[in-house]
Amino acid sequence: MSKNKSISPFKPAAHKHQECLHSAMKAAKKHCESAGLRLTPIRQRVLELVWQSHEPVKAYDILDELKRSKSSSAPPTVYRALDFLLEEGLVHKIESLNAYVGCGNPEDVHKGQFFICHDCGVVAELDDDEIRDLLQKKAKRFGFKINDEMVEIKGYCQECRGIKA
Amino acid sequence: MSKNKSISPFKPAAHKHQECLHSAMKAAKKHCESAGLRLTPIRQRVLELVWQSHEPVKAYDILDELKRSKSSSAPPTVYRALDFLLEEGLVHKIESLNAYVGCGNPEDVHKGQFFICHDCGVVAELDDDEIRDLLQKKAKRFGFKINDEMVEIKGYCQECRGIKA
DNA sequence: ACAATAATGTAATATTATAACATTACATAA
DNA sequence: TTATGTAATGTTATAATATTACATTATTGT
Repeated sequence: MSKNKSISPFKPAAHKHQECLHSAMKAAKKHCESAGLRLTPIRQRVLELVWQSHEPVKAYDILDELKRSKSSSAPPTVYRALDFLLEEGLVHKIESLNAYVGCGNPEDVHKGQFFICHDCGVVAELDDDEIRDLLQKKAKRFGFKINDEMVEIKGYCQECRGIKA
Repeated sequence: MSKNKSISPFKPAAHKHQECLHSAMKAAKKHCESAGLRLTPIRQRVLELVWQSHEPVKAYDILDELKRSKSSSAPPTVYRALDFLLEEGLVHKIESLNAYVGCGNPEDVHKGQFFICHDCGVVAELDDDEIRDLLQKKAKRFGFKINDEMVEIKGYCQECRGIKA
């Protein structure tokens, strides 16, 4: 089945972010439970912090937050939690920003394609097989076997451009 | 005119790398000359170092080299030169590796698509409008105006997979 | 020769990430 | 139910990447 999902697209004013957060946490719990993995308090908290918005969050910003309730927190605290969440496909890393976003589609582990607004910082994630297939096709021409992909597109979202349609 | 260039693809044993280096330096000189820009000794040296291979080179490795002949070299020495070279499209940054590769097609400034071998580290650069157009098409659907793109694909090259055809 | 601008020197520091080893919590099998 | 192994966390230190700020020098155009 070919995928063409638009995950966490730009949804401004309108959207009640609490719902995103809530459903993300729920999905994460479900995922970990069925995979026999432990969504420990630290991991859960980090995931919540990543989900505070649709903007990529920096590791040390997460750390600062963690420290507020637990002063023993240190870089490894955050990076370990992020590693776990990345591994399980619950968050993605935006390489070009050294920052992390929640994954809106943690059902199947994948690498999405990201569209990031320069102005508001919001990230839209696609999970699009047409893009993947094209990259596959290109790679195949010179015998390259794809294993991991990073597609990060920067620009300006509809809202920030002030365009209606 | 639509572009579909395969730049610095995987060319192992066979290829005489001195030619890549030489032609890259020549192209760079030409570019700077016709643009009225100064390819200073530092910039030239950094570009040479980036072009030592087809693998991405790290800023601090460049710095170590620079220091061998000029102990006054410091991080800004390297980053300034890299900024200049990036700006002029003479090198690209591989964001997911924090490393830099020479651009094989500095005639027109562009952002390529990179295929990076996990084993040998070699990078192949494409400059492919079909990929760009598809990303444009996807972006357009939600009113996103693309300004900058990063496509970095990791995997295994033909040579490293030991496949003939 | 002069001023304006570009490039480089220099020191300090910010940001991002990992290494290494100790300790604690959890699961489970004897 | 305690022994034991594994997973998770604590803790300290440091590595790796990148930028700021300001001083100095080189180059260009007048």
